[in-house]
Amino acid sequence: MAAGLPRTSDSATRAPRWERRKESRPAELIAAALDLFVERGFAATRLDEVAARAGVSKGTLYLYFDSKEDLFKAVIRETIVPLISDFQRSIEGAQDPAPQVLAQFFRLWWERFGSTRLAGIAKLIVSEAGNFPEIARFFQQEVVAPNDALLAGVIQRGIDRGEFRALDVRAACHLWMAPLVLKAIWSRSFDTLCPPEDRIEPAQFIAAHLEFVLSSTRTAG
Amino acid sequence: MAAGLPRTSDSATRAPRWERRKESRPAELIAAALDLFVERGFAATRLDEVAARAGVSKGTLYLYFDSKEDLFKAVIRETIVPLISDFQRSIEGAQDPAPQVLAQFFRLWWERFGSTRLAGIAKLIVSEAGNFPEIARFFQQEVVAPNDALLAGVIQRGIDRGEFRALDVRAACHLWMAPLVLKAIWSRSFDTLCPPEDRIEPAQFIAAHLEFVLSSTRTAG
Amino acid sequence: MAAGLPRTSDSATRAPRWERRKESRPAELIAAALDLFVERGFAATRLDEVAARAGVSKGTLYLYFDSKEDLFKAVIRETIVPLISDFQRSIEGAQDPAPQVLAQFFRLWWERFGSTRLAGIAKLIVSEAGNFPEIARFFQQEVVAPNDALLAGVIQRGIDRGEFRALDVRAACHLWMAPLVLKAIWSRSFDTLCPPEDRIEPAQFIAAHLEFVLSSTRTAG
Amino acid sequence: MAAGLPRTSDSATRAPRWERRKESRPAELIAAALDLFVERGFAATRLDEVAARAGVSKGTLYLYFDSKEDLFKAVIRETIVPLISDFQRSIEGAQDPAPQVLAQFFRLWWERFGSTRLAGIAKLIVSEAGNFPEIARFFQQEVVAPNDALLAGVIQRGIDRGEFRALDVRAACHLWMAPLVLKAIWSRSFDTLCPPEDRIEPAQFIAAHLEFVLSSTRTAG
DNA sequence: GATGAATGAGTCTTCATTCAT
DNA sequence: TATGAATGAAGACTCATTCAT
Repeated sequence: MAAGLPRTSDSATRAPRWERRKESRPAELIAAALDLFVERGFAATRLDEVAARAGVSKGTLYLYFDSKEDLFKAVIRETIVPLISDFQRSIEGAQDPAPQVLAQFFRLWWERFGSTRLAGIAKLIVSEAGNFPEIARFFQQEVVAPNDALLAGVIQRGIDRGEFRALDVRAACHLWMAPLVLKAIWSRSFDTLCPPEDRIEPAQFIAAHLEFVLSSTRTAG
Repeated sequence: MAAGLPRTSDSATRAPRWERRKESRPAELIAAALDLFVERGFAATRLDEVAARAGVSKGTLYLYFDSKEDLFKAVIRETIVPLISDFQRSIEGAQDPAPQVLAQFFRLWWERFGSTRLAGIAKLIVSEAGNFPEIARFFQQEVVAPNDALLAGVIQRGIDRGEFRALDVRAACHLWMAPLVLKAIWSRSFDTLCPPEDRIEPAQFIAAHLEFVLSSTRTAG
Repeated sequence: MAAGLPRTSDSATRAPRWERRKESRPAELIAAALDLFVERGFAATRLDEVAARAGVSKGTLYLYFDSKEDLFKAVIRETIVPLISDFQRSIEGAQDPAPQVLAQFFRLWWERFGSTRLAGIAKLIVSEAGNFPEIARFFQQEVVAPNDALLAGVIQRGIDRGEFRALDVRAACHLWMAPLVLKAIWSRSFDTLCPPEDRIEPAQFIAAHLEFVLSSTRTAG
Repeated sequence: MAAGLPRTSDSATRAPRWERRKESRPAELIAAALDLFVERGFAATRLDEVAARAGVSKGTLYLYFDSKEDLFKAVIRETIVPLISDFQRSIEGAQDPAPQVLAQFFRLWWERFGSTRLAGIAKLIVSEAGNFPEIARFFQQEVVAPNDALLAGVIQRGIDRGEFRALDVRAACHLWMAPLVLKAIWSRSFDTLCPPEDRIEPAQFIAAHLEFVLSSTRTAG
């Protein structure tokens, strides 16, 4: 029986490094764990609570995950990858003018990532990167790099078509993502604390961001 | 009766088991704690280690701080506040044209904050905001708000003098800080992991940022 | 894969590392704690020892009790209440002449309370009343008051029936209980220390007490 | 200097077992310690507080006492003995009829012992006897036995003079002391908790006690 | 003598992990 | 498989005691 269920441990004998789980019981555990890890961080999350939230007993966790660390890694892998690829599909096809694609990209990014639990995961990874370098590397490779590549593609096309002035694509990727990423992370820490009049609505924030970006990329003349 | 017993001859050479250092202890403890908190996060930092790094015993910590939380708060308070005010003094006076002040601001911000251990604290606060709302509020009020006000002042002067086009000051503050803040936080999590060719040097990054910002603020004509 | 490995041959003879005993554990823990609390007092009792004496690990204690204080309170509650009510049942029904009932009361009191570990608890409560006012109040209400009421009933009946002279019932309760209570408490502190020729056997002591009491209550004529 | 000040440690080399201290600084420490030990018990009393209440620093305690235990023993010895002997002098001389001497004895006992801090010490000793058998033995020899002897003398004289009927002197000692001793101890644990209407004033209590005692000792005819 | 900073062994308590059921 | 009782290592915190000043 157990043979049919791949464990998520990173033992050296297993071939696929990041593997999708087939059964659904683990998925419930992962969903519960995600909520709690995001809310409290790795250390402050108790496995008791994860189990309780998933409606199983504590021991059951260990039928699916070798350790708390293993669960943590599974949470990241299982939740990030499908959402990222879904997100990527939404963007890839577009053939509109680059400014419009960019607008679309920013809006979608926020909708599908920045405003979702995915952003919570991103924050979690940033926080725990020091203690889980493996996870950080995974995130860098599977999420950050593809996302950057996607945006780089859009920008490059804009330049090629003469819709954007010539600019440093790599720098632009970082600079243009930063406001979105930071807002996604930051708002999870501070939104409840800072006075409402200082908060900027995401839609308005994105619009302002787009406007800045576009006004900085206008071709001369 | 001690008089009758010759003292061990190495009385001059043997170091005392410990010294009184009432004045400097707290600072040493805070420095040690800062390192460890930043490196590992709040929960993963053990007080034994803090004490060991500061060269004292565990009990000594409790002469100066009531609890681990108290130490954490002290670390935040003691390290952030003075550097922030120092940073503010460096900026406030400038009467140069806004673009130059902005350049100066970005450079100084990075030098005095983004590239220092202070950025580690910022990351720490973002991570632990959920568990320490009080700390988050303190940071918001004492660091984020003043910093925003400083930048807002610079931008507003630029607009008033016609050096910048009319723009949403509040949005600009967030948008223009984001790349710096995110780089400060992000690089602490990912720099060691990501391939060198993908890394952008801070100086170059800031220059690119400045260039984008300035090209987006040019007054018409 | 376990199937391929022969089990260690002593599987039948080897005792399991531990057993599940959800039902009986609390009682065992309370019994162990009672012994130690009575023997050493609250502060000097270590939870390790309680656990060891109950044959469990330290952590198991916390499955059943929230804290050392909670365990202490449980010990008091669980041991006192049932025995008190047992004791009450033994007395209440008697319809013999008051002097006989009184003799019976004194004898039973000593047998069921004064000579048992319950007396140790009483001593413990007296000792710790300052630190656990809640416990003291509980003891006063659940033990002392009912006991006084019981004795008061006996005395009153004696008076009503003309077997005792008119006397201050409330004072009599305290005065007549005192020798029993004090002997119960005192002997736990001093019996091992004082020279045997100064000790009075409980039976003899109670007899003497009864004789004094009865000779002080004889109706005139 | 130190040579002139006998330490209170029970080292084997010192001749006098219980020795009166001459200087007054220790007396202040002992007074402070007495208050706290009586109020909270041995374990719950912190030397910090003792020192603070005596207006000295914690280290100073160790100039006069070898350890917390040593301080505890000193408190008992130093406070009990003088008060007891003072108390004894008050009683010894009386040549009045035994019933009157008895009344006097009860009254004085309450006034000089039961209602004073001495009773707190007695309660403390009862509580800590298990952990300090040496103290318990001291108390038994220096306080309990002399007190019993005193009372026994009174009773014996009463019998010899025909004022009391023949009775078991040793039993009477215990039985007649018990109400007083128990009230002294008990009221320190429960007085603040029990409803005022259930409390009996000491004077009234002693009067009732005396009345009971005397009515039980009347010679026939 | 006096101080109080520093020590470190000792305890309670937590919680990831194991294992009898 | 699933459970949850039991474990025990780990860590925060206390406080009697020591010792540099």
